Amino acid sequence: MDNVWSRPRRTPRQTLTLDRIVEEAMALLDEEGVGRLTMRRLAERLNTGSTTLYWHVKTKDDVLDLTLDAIFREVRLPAPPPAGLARGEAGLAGTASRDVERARGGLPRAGSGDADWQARVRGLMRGWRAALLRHPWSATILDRPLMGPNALERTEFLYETLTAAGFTAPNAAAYSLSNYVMGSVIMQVTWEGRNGTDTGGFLRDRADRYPALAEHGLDLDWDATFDEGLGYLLSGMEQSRTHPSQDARP
Amino acid sequence: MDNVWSRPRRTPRQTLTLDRIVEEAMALLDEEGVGRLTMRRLAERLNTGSTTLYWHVKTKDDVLDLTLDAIFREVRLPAPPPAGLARGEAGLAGTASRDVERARGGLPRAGSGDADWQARVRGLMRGWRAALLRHPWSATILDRPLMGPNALERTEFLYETLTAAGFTAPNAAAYSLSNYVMGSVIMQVTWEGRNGTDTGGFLRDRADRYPALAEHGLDLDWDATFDEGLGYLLSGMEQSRTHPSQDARP
DNA sequence: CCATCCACTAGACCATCGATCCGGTCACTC
DNA sequence: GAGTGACCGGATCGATGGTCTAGTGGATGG
Repeated sequence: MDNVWSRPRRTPRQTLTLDRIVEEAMALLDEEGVGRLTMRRLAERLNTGSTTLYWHVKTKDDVLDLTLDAIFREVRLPAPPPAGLARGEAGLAGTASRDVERARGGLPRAGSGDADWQARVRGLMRGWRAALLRHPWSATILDRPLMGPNALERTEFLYETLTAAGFTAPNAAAYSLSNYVMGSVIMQVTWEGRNGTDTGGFLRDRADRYPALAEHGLDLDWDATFDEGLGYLLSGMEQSRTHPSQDARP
Repeated sequence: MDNVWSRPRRTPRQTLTLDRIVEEAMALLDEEGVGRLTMRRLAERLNTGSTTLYWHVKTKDDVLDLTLDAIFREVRLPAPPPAGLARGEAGLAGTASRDVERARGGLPRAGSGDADWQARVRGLMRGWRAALLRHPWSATILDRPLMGPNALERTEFLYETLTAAGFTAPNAAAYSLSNYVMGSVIMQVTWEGRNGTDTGGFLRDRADRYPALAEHGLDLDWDATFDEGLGYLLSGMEQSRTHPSQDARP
């Protein structure tokens, strides 16, 4: 009995796209973590076979790279001329989904090394951190080159911002900031440990061995501590910006 | 013909120990990278079966945790009273393999907030970084809690050093420094990319899209840049140490 | 001197994973 | 309406982490 009714309904061409794959991978990662992302499971969620994924993607690492870069897409770039920035959470995901394409090229006047550069950079870094923390699995994946268009665009913007702030060689500044944010996210995700390990209790149990660690390293306010450390970096950078001669390197 | 000569030589009880496993895992990782560490290969190198490893170790992650912590063992702690420190490469692996056990407890006088605290901390952080870079595979693994005895001991020592330097709440300082070092190692290993990807050329090819990045982000001296960024952190910390009221947090 | 016990070892085996082979099927073009 | 290229999936491969079962040797204690 082979007729239209018995035959399985011909599913309309799904037109699976890279975007849909990345979107679903992001959802899967958010819900179940990086350990449970397999090509089969991802394909299943997309109502397709695992083989199909490999037509759009070469390896599983591709999926991870794409999805990691997609996180950075969530980081909204502030308005084109950084001079006209709203203070505070400038870098966080806002409602305006303006075309970011126009952000670059519009370098602010280089002479305007106003003191507000710190607020701008702070906003940027908070945005990076917030986006990554929104997807804690990213911490496990941060060990691969951030060369996706979204990540690069953000990095480029950071360089521009620093250059505009008066850093003639923004290398070390950008490097420090990026490293600090990445490290912070990894550290926090690691120690908050969704994996059930009670790191706090672990340290408390060994308070006799590591007294200083147990006294100060517990119950820390991640957000405040991040901001405080970022403040160290920024004020150190400000010092080198205004007194660029001090190159203490014993 | 079953005699002593034909029978396979009875191998003298290997007495496989955790130390030997970690040692061999470290060698395997150094030679072939984290991707090629499998329990089977590790067992093979130890002239044993993979099952045997599981008697000493519960999971493969245990091996990674142990080996990662073993890296920190390479970081020599400076002499017990930090006051009597040789300047410079204090934290790097030296020849003296003194008993580190005695390092703790001997807190330097808290009033001696001498300016040399920066050199001390700098040496410590350089030591951390150098040890991790000596084993680049660590970058891929740095996303797990550093709760091994060696890592904890170093962290404890960092806390002590900071406390001795006059930081009443060394939280943020230790947090910032650790994150910075971890992030630096990950970033460097990622972009130096043993995996054959020419990140430099990649950026150069896209210089029109990311001009600032291509102009400043290429050919950077990793060591110098690390030191420069570390300098930012330290001078920022110094400022907060001497003027603890400035808590800029918009 | 010998039975016992436990630290320790190995082979076979299992489920699962990333990835590929091969054989299709749809939509569109010429 | 034949052909083409984008797209799809079942079966399968080799490898991996981990377990089950079945031991084996050396030290211990009587």
